[in-house]
Amino acid sequence: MPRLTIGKLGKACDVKVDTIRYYERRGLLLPLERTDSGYRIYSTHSIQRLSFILKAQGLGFTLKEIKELLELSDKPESDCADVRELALVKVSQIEARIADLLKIKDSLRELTSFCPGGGKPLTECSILLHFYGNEP
Amino acid sequence: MPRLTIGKLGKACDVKVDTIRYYERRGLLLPLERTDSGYRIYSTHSIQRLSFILKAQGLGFTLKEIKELLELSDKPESDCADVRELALVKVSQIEARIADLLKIKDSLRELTSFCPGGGKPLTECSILLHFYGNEP
DNA sequence: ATAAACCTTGGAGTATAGTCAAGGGTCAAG
DNA sequence: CTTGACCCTTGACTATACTCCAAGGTTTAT
Repeated sequence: MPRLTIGKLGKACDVKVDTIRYYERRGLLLPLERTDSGYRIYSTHSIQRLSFILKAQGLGFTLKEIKELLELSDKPESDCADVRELALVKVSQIEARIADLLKIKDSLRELTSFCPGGGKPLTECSILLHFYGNEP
Repeated sequence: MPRLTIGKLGKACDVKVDTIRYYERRGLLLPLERTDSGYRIYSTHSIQRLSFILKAQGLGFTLKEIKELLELSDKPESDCADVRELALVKVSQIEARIADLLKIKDSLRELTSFCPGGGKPLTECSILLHFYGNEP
């Protein structure tokens, strides 16, 4: 089992060392041990754990949520349903956010479709008129 | 033309006075004038401007972007196309964000669909297995 | 007269996820 | 043995958009 310094771990996962220390402060990724001189030592398991964090982030989980996920996965007695629950909550949060953005986008698009565009003065701009309370 | 104090303006738009002063610091909303005693005085035009800010925020513009929009709308020589341009940029930003979220959502949903759920140990949880690098 | 509303500067706190700098100690190679 | 790369800690700073507070004072309305 290779023993990694923080720099090696960082390179392995393409993450800055500062970020690894930050995850440690947040309680997400602890080193296996410290050398007498205080250097952090990680194992290949740390690479997996860090990859976990990175993947979960890519799926829209916050560090706080990822911490919950990791704590769950660290407890041998926890069960699948708990993890699934967290994932489903996240799915519905994402769905809600998408619905919001779609509404916003449609409003904006409609606004631009009425705007005459090139060369016209602002007094004819339907976007500004909308903002100023005169609906097109 | 009624002359409003900051508190009245705040009530008219349901915004805290601190927020109005904050917008002033950010250069978005200046009072019409000050009384000898230093009170900020606003006009009904300020209500429109503040409503503009609020509406634009609802449409996903940042304060910085709203400032650009306002500066455009303050310049008599600027033209419709500039405003339209900013709105279209925002639309495509929103579209990109939606596309990202959809991808994330689909991945997560797929993950949960493989997860056995209730009562099963974590070793069978497809979500965690995914995070740890063993695709389901 | 008194209370409510206003003024100022400045700072702190909220949340998120880092990033960087200063000033040192440690380690491996040449 | 020295040099450079790497490591340590603490603490401050980035962006975004506020919100709240203090302290001390003025003004306005009833």
